[in-house]
Amino acid sequence: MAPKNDGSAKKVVMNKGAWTAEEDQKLSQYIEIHGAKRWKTVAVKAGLNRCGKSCRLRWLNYLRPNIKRGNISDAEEDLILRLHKLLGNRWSLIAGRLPGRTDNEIKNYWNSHLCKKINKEKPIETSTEKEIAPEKPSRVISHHVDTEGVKLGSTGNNSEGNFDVNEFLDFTSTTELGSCGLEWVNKFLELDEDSWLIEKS
DNA sequence: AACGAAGTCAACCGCTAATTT
DNA sequence: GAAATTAGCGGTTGACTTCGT
Repeated sequence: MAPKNDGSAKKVVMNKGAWTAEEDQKLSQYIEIHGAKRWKTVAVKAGLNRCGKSCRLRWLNYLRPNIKRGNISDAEEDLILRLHKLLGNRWSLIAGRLPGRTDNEIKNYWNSHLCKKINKEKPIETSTEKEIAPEKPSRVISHHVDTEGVKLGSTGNNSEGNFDVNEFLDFTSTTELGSCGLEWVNKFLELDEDSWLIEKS
């Protein structure tokens, strides 16, 4: 697959490109025993000539248990659309609301399916969307949010009564895609979304 | 059947945030 | 508190597949 170290070079050349079944197996086995942390160590100890980042990505997107692949249902699609409207290109947050789905998959799905779909349905409204989700929304928004007491990816506190995305989106006890949890999205969309967004900026 | 265009998606890259030393 | 290391994110790329001519 990827170029291997021929032994003559001192510098270790990492494998790149598609993962082989053997690599997958090594990674899965290692994580099963030792857990998924310290990816650099995982890569070395699992005997993978890969960087930690690559291992992490592979695990999260493919090897992790309970991963759903393909066949995104109408309900899921609807949820993605709604969440994207709310959150912009914050794929990991969106993915967090879709059990078994990964940010990468949702991002790809968005770029290849939904983006066009939306442009077809309402080509003019793209400007509105841009206002909500500007070109570099993820970092910008997360900075705003972070500084206001919302820690993304960790336990945020909501001491000032500010809106806490994580808390709000924490439906671990209620969100099963069976019901798809669309009610909460609907509820939220009923709120004065614009005023909330303006307040945040 | 052959070929190019368009679509899809796995993986990489660069960056920031969070954590550890 | 500073520096180094690790984790995580979103954007982008490129290989592969499918579709249309």
